[in-house]
Amino acid sequence: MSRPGGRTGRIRRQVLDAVRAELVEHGYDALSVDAVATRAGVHRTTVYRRWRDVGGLLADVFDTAGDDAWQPADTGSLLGDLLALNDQILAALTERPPATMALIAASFRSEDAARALGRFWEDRYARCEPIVGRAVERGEVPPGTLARPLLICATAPLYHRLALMRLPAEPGLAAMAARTAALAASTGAFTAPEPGFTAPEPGDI
Amino acid sequence: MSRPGGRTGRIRRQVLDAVRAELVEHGYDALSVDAVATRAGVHRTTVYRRWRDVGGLLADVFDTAGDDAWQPADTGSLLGDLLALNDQILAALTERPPATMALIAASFRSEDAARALGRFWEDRYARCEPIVGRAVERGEVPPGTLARPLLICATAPLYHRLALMRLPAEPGLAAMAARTAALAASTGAFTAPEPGFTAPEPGDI
DNA sequence: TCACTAGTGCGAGAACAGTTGCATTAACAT
DNA sequence: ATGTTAATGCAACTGTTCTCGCACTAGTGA
Repeated sequence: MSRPGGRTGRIRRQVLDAVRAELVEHGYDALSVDAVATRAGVHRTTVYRRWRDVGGLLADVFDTAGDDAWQPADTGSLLGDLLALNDQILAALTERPPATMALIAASFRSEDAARALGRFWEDRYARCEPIVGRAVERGEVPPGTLARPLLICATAPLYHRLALMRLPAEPGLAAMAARTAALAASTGAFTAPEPGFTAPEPGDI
Repeated sequence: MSRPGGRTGRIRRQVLDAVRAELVEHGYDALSVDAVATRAGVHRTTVYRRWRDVGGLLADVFDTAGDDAWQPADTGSLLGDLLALNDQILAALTERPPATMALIAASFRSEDAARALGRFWEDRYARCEPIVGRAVERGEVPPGTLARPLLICATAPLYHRLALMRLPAEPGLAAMAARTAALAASTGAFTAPEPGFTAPEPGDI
C-alpha cells in the first residue's frame, strides 16, 4: 500500500530541492548522491533506494519541470514565433549555471534521465504545434504543413552547435535557423510527402 | 627526450584497440580504465599516467579516427550529395554496437573527449564544403551561399532526433532534412546576410 | 487507542576509482 | 657493448561510491 502522505512527500520535496540547489551552486559534475542527501538532511540509503542514482534524481526533476504553463509566444508571424522560440532555446542552453546542459549531459549517463528528457521535449514540441497551425490560418504556409519537421528544422541547428559540438553561440545563428525554416515552410518543403514517395536513390555511395 | 619508438607506440596501439573492443562489446557504460588496461595486457598505472582518465582515452581514439581519407560522395546534384551524407550519418548513429553514440555520450563526461569530438566534426564539415562549392558551380544555388549553415541545416535534424531525443529513426527523416536544406539553399536562404542585417525584434516574449 | 507496515536511519563493509613511491625494463645515444 | 633515462610494472594506500542487514519511525486503517 502506497503512502504518499506526510513524510514521504516531504522528503521527496527536500531531496529534489537539494538537487536543484546543488546543480545551481556546484554544477553537474559535483552532483553526487551523498551531497544531495546531506543537503536534504536525509540519509544516503534513502536516496539510493528511492532514486537509484543521480540519473534517477534528475529524471524526477525533469518530470516536475514539465509541470508548468509554458506556451510559445504569439508574435503574429511564423518568423517572429520561431525567432522568439529560438531565443528562448538559446537562453536555456547558455544560461549560467548551465542547468539545461547539465540535464542533457545526464541523459547520456542514465536511461531514466534520457526517458525523462524525451518526455519533456515531446511535451514542449507538442505545445509548439499551434505556431504552425496559426501560420497555416494566416496563409503563410500551405495547408498540410507538418508541424514537427518544421519545428525541428528551426531548432535543431541550435542544439547541434551548442549542445553537441559545444561551440560558442554564433551571432545570428538562431535567427538564420528560424529564417531558413520559415522560408522553406512557405515554399511547401514540409508538406506531407505524397503517398508512395520514396527518397531518390543517390546512386552509389 | 621523447621515445615514440617500439614499446611506447606498441602499447598505445594495444590500449586504443582495447578501448574500441570494450566499446563494441560492452558499450560505453562498462568502459573503465581497469577493463581497458587488463584487456590491453598493460598495467592500470600506465593508462592513468598517459591518458589520465576514460575521457583521455576516448579523445585519443577520436583523434586517430580522423586520420582517414573519407570524402563525401559526389552524386552530381546537391540533393543527391546531401541524401548520401545523411544516409551515412544515419548509419553511424544507428549502427550496432553504437560506437558513435558511445563517443558522443563520452563527450559529456570529459572535456578532453568533448574537444576531440569537436575537432573531428570540424574536420568532417570542412571536408563536406566542396558539396556546396559544386552546387554553386552547377548553378543550383546562388553564389555566396554559406556552406556551414547549409550543411548544418541538412544534418542537424538527424542528430537532434537520434542523438539528443533518442527517438527511433523515422522513415524519411533523413530524406526530408536533405530535401529541405537543398530547397532552402536554392532560394538563397543561406547567402550571407547583407551587412547590417539584424534579426527582426520578436516583440515581447 | 493500537497493531501493521511502508519507508527511513544507521553502521559495517564490499567494490571501485585513482594516487604515490620505488623497482624494473627497454629505447636511444655514444 | 654500455650507460642513461623515459616509460612501464608493481604493490600498497587513500577516498569515494554503492550495497546490505537490521532496528526504528511514523503514516495508515481498524
